[in-house]
Amino acid sequence: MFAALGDETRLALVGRLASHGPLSITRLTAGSSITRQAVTKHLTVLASAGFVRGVRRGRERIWELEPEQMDVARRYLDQVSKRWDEALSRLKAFVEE
Amino acid sequence: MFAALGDETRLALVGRLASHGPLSITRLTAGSSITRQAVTKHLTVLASAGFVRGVRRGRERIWELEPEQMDVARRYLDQVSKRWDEALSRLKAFVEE
DNA sequence: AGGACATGCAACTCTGTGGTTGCATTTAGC
DNA sequence: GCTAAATGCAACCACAGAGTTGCATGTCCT
Repeated sequence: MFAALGDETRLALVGRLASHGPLSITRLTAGSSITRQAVTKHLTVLASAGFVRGVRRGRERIWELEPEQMDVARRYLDQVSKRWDEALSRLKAFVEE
Repeated sequence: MFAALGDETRLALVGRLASHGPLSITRLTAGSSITRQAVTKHLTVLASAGFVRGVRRGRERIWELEPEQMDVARRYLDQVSKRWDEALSRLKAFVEE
């Protein structure tokens, strides 16, 4: 999950999909400095992580965001900080006794 | 940021720090299958991303989580899904007109 | 049918980085 | 002071993956 978001190019793709809505591969490649093939690879990585979904429409493939998956990432970070708080209070109790 | 969390080993380190509280390098390395040096490298990566902080205490260095940085990550994901919602409503308005 | 557009597939290169090994440095404790 | 524990530093290796190139496939449109 975080590995999928950990690449600058992929993060930029997510950003463009977020602000412009569903786009085809060539539309996503236009303006970018890398090849269409590289964009395709990044999209498959994002798709296998569940962040993005591609639907074939005619001769082009439209890619759109799956915002539920970002909820999963958020929930994970919530869990970590919650466990951290618990660990700190346990530590505090241990030191004070 | 997400690149720092994108490595399995680093994510495991964050998890251990979250559940056990501050730990030294050797404590973090114990039980792991990799070398202390590798753990050190991962910790510096996490530190440069702001997720973790190391304090020298005597002859050992204690590493602890910085939960505020995970708030930053969460806020970023919030921003992305908010922009996605706006993009979708713009798209919907465009299609319906 | 046939050409142009949009994408898919496969092989290849090459840099980044996760991991190791070896040695040096600092500090606790007797 | 001296030894062992805990860490720091630097060089090195190996592989995953980001990116490219070339060609094949599919689809729209006249």
